[in-house]
Amino acid sequence: MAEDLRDKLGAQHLPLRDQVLAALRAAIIDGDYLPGERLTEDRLAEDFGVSRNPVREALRVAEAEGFVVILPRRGAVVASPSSGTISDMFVVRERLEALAARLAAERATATDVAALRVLLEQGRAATERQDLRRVAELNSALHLRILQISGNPWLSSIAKALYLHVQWVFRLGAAERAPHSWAEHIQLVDAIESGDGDRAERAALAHLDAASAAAYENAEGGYGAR
Amino acid sequence: MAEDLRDKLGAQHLPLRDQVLAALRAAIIDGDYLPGERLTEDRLAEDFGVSRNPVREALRVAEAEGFVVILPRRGAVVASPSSGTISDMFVVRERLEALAARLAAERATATDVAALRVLLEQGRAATERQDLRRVAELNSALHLRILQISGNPWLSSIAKALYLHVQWVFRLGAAERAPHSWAEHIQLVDAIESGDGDRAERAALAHLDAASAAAYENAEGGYGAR
DNA sequence: CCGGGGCAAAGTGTATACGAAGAACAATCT
DNA sequence: AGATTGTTCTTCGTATACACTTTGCCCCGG
Repeated sequence: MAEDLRDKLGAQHLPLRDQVLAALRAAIIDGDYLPGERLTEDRLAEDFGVSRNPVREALRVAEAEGFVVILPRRGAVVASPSSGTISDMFVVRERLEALAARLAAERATATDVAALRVLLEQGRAATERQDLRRVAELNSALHLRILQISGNPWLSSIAKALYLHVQWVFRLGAAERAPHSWAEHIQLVDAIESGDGDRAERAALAHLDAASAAAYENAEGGYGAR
Repeated sequence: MAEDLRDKLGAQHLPLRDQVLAALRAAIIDGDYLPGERLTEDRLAEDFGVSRNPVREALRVAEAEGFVVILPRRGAVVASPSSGTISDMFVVRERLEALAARLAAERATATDVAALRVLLEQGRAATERQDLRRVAELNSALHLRILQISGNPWLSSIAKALYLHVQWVFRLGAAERAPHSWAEHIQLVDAIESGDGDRAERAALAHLDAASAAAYENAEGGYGAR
């Protein structure tokens, strides 16, 4: 892609608003800011050591991404991941990831597969070590990688956004079904390597079904909408 | 949902940033601002008669939605809908709309179906009158309605965003395949009414395939990535 | 004790101004 | 011509001001 060049030339500045957005997302996903918690601009500005303007811009985007809800003249509160139920989320993600798996299977090169296998191996090791944080990271990395291999930017960006929410739900529920999950991942990568789109899609669906069941269980009686 | 109440009580203020965002989106979709065109904050502020602050916030969201590209320290330009190819977009939309159709079929009440039929009738009339603008509106309305009936907020908001881009591509290409499209719509609503999820899904896919083919044709040799 | 009424505080929404830094472009010099 | 230097345009972030809402609180009267 020609855009890579431009990106390099143009910008390594990383505006404050983006840093704030990243930090805000991270804080919400990690549960530092809990669902329902009020986020005043002044407070965030102070927390991140910036003025109100970058905070406001970050908040608007966070709203668009569904991490916060903004009520006019009343300010922002951390969204409740249950509004827009978890199962609703998984139904969509299922379709999207299945599509990604299919496309990845159809387009993956040998190097792509090799990269996936590396992640798989690291994941296995981390699972053995009980390093759950690292496992979660690798989990993300794997899924993101597959999205990238799919070569569909729309799919990629949408699924990525959804994926962040999944992480959010998972962390809040502290759900860790790591070992099981990795076995499924291996199936998925095998399918992608085979180049068989149907098989890859089925593997993705199976994985998501299991993940969804686990998340749902963990979230039982979860977060009241307030 | 309980949120409806809150929304009513809380806010009919409609902040400037939202108006600006809506206007900006509309201007881009309608082709008033063309792909690649530079959007300086001052200019937008003047165009919309507001200060730069609301403009900046609107721009950030527009970027998140994919309507503009912001290059740090260089400002915003209208995105080129071809970056992130049209076919990529349709592949995703296909899956999403198919899911929506299935869910809608499974959940639609008699009143839901009646509402769809009203839109269908209005669409037929508008098509007869050659009122293309109205046809496009009703087209949107129908699809949005189906999304709403699906009852899945995630699906709804994602597909909605995608749909705006579809409109954009269509308008830029001035593609109007209205009559054909409405025949397919009737099939779709029939399927939803039947409550048969599979059938609804198939109808949605058929519709999208046709639409995609048309859009692709119209966009041939379209918008250089600049 | 309880239900307002009214008042003050908090916080958002918007405008404006200003300085710093970057990018683009033109002019200048070698 | 090619490189260098300025100049200008613009974004990015800060700060400030102020209107207007919402909210919470206190007090008062029933």
